[in-house]
Amino acid sequence: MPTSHEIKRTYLDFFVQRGHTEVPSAPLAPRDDPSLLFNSAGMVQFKPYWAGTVPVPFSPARACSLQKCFRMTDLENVGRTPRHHTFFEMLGNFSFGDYFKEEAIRWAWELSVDVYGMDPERIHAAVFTDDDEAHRLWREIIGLPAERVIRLGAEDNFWGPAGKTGACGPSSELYWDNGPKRGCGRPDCRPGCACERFVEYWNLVFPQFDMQPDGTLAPLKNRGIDTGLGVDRLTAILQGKAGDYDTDLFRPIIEATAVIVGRDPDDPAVRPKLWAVADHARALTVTLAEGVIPSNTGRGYALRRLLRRAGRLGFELGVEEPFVYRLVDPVNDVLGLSYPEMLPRAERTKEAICREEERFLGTLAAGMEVFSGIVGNLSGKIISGRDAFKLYDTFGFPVDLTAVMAEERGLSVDLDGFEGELEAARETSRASARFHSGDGGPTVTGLESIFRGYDALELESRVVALFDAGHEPVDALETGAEGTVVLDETPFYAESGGQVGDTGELTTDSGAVFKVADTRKAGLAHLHTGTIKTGSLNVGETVRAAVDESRRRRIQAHHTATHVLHWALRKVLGEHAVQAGSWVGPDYFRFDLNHPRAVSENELEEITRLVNGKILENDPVRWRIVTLDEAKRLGAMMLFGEKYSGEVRLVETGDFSKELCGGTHARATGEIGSLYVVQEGALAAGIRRIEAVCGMAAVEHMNRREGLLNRAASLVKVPPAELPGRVETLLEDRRTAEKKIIELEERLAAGGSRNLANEAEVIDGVRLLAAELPGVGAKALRGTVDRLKEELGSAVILLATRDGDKAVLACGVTADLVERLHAGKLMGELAPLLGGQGGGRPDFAQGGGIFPDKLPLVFAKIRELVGGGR
RNA sequence: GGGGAUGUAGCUCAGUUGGGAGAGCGGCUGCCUUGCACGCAGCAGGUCGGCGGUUCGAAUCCGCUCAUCUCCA
Repeated sequence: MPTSHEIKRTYLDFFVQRGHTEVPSAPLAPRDDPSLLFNSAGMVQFKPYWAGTVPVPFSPARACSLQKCFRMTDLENVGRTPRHHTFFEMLGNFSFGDYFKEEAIRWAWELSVDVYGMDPERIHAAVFTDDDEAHRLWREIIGLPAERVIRLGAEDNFWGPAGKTGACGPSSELYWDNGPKRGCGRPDCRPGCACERFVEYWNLVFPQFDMQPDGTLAPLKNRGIDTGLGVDRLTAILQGKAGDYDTDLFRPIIEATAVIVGRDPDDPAVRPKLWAVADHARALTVTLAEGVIPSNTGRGYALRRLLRRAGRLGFELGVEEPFVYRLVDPVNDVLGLSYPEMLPRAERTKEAICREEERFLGTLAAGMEVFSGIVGNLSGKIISGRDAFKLYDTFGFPVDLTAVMAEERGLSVDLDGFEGELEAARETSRASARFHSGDGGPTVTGLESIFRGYDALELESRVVALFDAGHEPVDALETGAEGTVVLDETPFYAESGGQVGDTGELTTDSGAVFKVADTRKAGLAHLHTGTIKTGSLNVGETVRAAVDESRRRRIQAHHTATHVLHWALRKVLGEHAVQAGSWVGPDYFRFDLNHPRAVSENELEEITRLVNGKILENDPVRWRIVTLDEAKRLGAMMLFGEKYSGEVRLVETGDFSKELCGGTHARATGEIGSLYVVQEGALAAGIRRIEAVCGMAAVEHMNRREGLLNRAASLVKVPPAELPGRVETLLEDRRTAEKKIIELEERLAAGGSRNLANEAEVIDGVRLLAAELPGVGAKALRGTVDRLKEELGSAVILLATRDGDKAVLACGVTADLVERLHAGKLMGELAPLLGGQGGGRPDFAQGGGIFPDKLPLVFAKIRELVGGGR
């Protein structure tokens, strides 16, 4: 019985022997394509070769690959069926304007029957309804009987473009017949039926059309072949297993999980959960090895959901501690042979998973308390969809768990209501996303600009295309118009790899001036967007293209600084502190890095010292084009998520930094001038963001800082060096002074020359003390009321004071009188006389107003109220 | 990018149309003397995340902002 690894190898070797270049798997999380969350199909990395926007680097123009794939769309079904996965592998062979249907079909058959030894009687083929050519090939060249070549509609056998536009075409699928026993038994059961009998294992797509924005089909520049063979399914077939989870791709992971949770791996009651956990463990191990970290947005969020699902399943199986991280080793045992780059990351992956699991257990614990609160307030037997959603949305508590826990208490959950709430939330989220999505710029096909900006900042070039403000192609742009210019050669750097696009000017001999506000890339073309200031610009015209040089130099200095900073970060914080993204502009740059905690002040100082040391050394910055293998050999910084093959640009800074980078750089580190870190903070769990300034921007920044420091120091009359100590003592002084003031006020309030207790009068048997205490603060007033209550034993006390042009009242009633006289209610009558409001508790209240001169009225009123209070 | 939650003493948290900043644990001092968290009395410790607004008065209401958690895109 062949192992899954042998099956993969056999496939690749078969096509390499037939002239294909074996291309390594593209990363699951493409670094330079944030629009694509994860690589979800085998052909993604080859897309540009069919469209012809990029020259095909293979000769002959064919390739084969084993591709890591990941998608969340089937998440709900994972574990419930024998063949749904989030992470899976696709084998594929591809042709770009080279061979076409006949070879693809012949080789697919040959590999299946002659090499893998599959029973030819059990293989069926499906073709697109209108694809007579493919039908004929199966019948005549392969010799399949008519009943085993069926025609299916566009839904099954026409592959649309990946987005709205691009390569598409009919396909032909190979099905394996598991035999009638596994089928639905219906007489019309055949390939394409939803039952288990016929399994589609290989899809041969024939891209031959190029879908236009208006929906019409144009001929594709490089029509060709794009096949995808599901490794998991094929392995199940060749190993004679009922489903993917019984193969050697999953079995060891499932068994390891079963041991951890102490269950029988084949118990039908727990099997779906074990399957799902195994699937999630695979996906997590692979994506984390690429450097993706669970977080609350984007890709990281997908991982978090996956991990929480796995954690929840484990919880339901009785494991109340982190366990998923213990599956990393079994996963690596299975997949490490195919993706050896994962192995050195194993320990880090385990740590990250474990941390995230602990975090999740924390939210589970918090969620359970909220759950108890909800159950406690429940009047009926049903937990509302609203409550369940709140638990989920706000506290991250999985609905499934809510349902399980509700059931244990004889309750149920309104799941339809929950779905409704969720859908409503989705809709508002989507609506705001639509509102904010920027325009993508004009669609450009077949245009290419040669970038000369590594060496030149100014050159003569030709206008090859123009677009107006609405992104429609035009022949000319007139004065005042906004638009986009494409040149055949350009010194303008287009935004990429975090470095912002260049600005500058395009001028013609006829006197036209086009101000370039930004430069972006579309395929291989550089798009210069901006405005015509004077004159007009025509397609075909020669222009002088000049980049804003000083701005570009500032950008370059900042970009080189990111490389030096990267080196210093790893030196001070450790090897794990690798780049997780960056933004480089003329005035500052941002650098995101993987690091589990805040970078301390001492570490930052050390890092800054190292970077500035390298700047002083004025090390040269060199770059050259090398093959990826050579870059590896030279020990270049390989960031996961970068492409794994072909030619790359290697930027060397001094003898300490080697990075793959397409950006522009200073000629030597001295041009950075100096570097200061402006800010350090958290971006997501495990990711920190550093903002720093260089060169003149750094000088300006330091000048501003220096100015602030000097001003602050001169205000408190000490040299800047003594400022912190001075501020500390000032704060301390202020605190003691405040305390002293209150103390003094209370002493003042207590009487000074007056004996307040003696001023009490008796009205209708109630002792009343009503007095104004000039110069006493509101706080001291309260304390005095309290002391007088003790002193007088039984009394109503009303004290007043003036605070600027406002009056403050405090009223206390001793406990024995609160039944008759409510302090809060008294205050409610008194304060309005001062043009204010007041209130409080029965035994104490305060209030105030803006007419202090009316205080006599208040004192009159209190006497009246106390008198009438019986 | 949008929504929700949380932020109060060293720690865990309470604080009910806006009206005196609290508890438990921990710390310090004194007493008691020690059976598994010894007991008792007392004390210190707070810009109630930050800024602004409303109000006679804001931990509390409103706006903005920061940090953490969480859901969605």
